[in-house]
Amino acid sequence: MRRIKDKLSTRLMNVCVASLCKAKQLEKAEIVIVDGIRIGLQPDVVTYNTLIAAYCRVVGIDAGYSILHRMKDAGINPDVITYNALIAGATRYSLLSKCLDLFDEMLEMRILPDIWSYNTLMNCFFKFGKPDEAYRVFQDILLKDISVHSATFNILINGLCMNGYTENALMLFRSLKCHGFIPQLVTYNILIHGLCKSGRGNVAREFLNELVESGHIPNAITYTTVMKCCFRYRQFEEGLKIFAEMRNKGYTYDAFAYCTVASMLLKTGRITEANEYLGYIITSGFTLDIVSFNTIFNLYCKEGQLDNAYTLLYEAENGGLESDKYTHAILIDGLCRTGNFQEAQQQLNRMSVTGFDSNLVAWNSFINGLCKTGQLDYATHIFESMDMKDSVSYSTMVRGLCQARRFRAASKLLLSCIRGGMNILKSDKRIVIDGLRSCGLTHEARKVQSKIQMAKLLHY
DNA sequence: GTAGGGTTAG
Repeated sequence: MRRIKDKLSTRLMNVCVASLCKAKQLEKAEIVIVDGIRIGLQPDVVTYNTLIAAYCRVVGIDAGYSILHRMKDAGINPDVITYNALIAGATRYSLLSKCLDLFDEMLEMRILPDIWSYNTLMNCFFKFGKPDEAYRVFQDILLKDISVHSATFNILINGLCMNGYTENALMLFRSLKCHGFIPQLVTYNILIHGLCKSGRGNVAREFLNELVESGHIPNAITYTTVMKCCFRYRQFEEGLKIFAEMRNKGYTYDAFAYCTVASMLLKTGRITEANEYLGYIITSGFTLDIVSFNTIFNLYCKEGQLDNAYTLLYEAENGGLESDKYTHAILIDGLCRTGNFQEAQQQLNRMSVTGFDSNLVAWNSFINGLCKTGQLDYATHIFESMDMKDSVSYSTMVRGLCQARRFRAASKLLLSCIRGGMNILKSDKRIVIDGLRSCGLTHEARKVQSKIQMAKLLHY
């Protein structure tokens, strides 16, 4: 009687742990377990498996491993579900060799892999751009006569699409359907995404119709996939229409889709509309995370409303939100746009001190601001002192020098850039050559042109 | 446990 009661209570504890883990509240889940142990309950294999999956998902594979050790210390043997969770965790963190090691370890421990072990392994190979190995796993499944799961086919179709074999994915889909496979909503979403990604928006649209005709109801994933596809191919109005439909149907329950739309509007200069959507994010009660914050912050900075931007930043930081490298880059760009170069420089220096190492974007923004306002010497000085430069840095300087009609300096920089194997925009190379010609420096222009040709031959 | 999605510079 007592044992049945304990079992029931352990199950109850596991339900609690699972729901907390789902909400990523791992500390609370641990507290539940500690309390359980205090009243005499023993965590079982299900408790540990739940924890391992959650730690792998939220923290990382090492955290998952440490739970495995805790589990073993407690005298509980891992099972196939334990290993599946670890393999899935390794896949998520892009650790192919770890996946393979875990699979071997599982076999050594005489734990029989199930269809999900194979599914995960197959997915792992696809993720690493190894479709042949993935397909071999699929053949292994068939050979061992393990009964497949519909997810097996979904993973196959997805993997083929992600590895550039959209046509094969389509063929597989059709032939599976002929053999009685009933596509799920996720199957359609996978195909639609693959088709959009490979530039076949029209076919994607056909599948969207087929999805509805076969009785499925598109979900938030379907909508965002199609919307992004429209924006990518510059069908802005079409994309906005999809967003409106998404909103009407109640699929905009977080700030994600709003941020996509607002950024697109901002990039295409539709600031009033961007303002409307972002205003909605602010008043909607969505929790502002750093990305949605940055989106709004960017709008204020682009509009030159630095006071509003600073107020927002101040409030956010007081509320415990930590700014990131994007926030800093956006602020520096905003300062440059409003002519506050001194403050921008101070901010940049502060960033170096506080250890934001990937601030290249911010430095590029700064030299761009200087070039645009004709402060070429200052820009050159900064450019030369930068310990990291990319093609954007070079492009910006080359463009700036040309604008100041310093074509000789521009061509010198362009050549050093080419020598370094860095490729800048074709249009920027053109500006240099045309500029040299317009000053009568035809010989120099020809030299630059031939060097560009030479570099092309060498690099491709 | 397989699908989507947001932020910065030329």
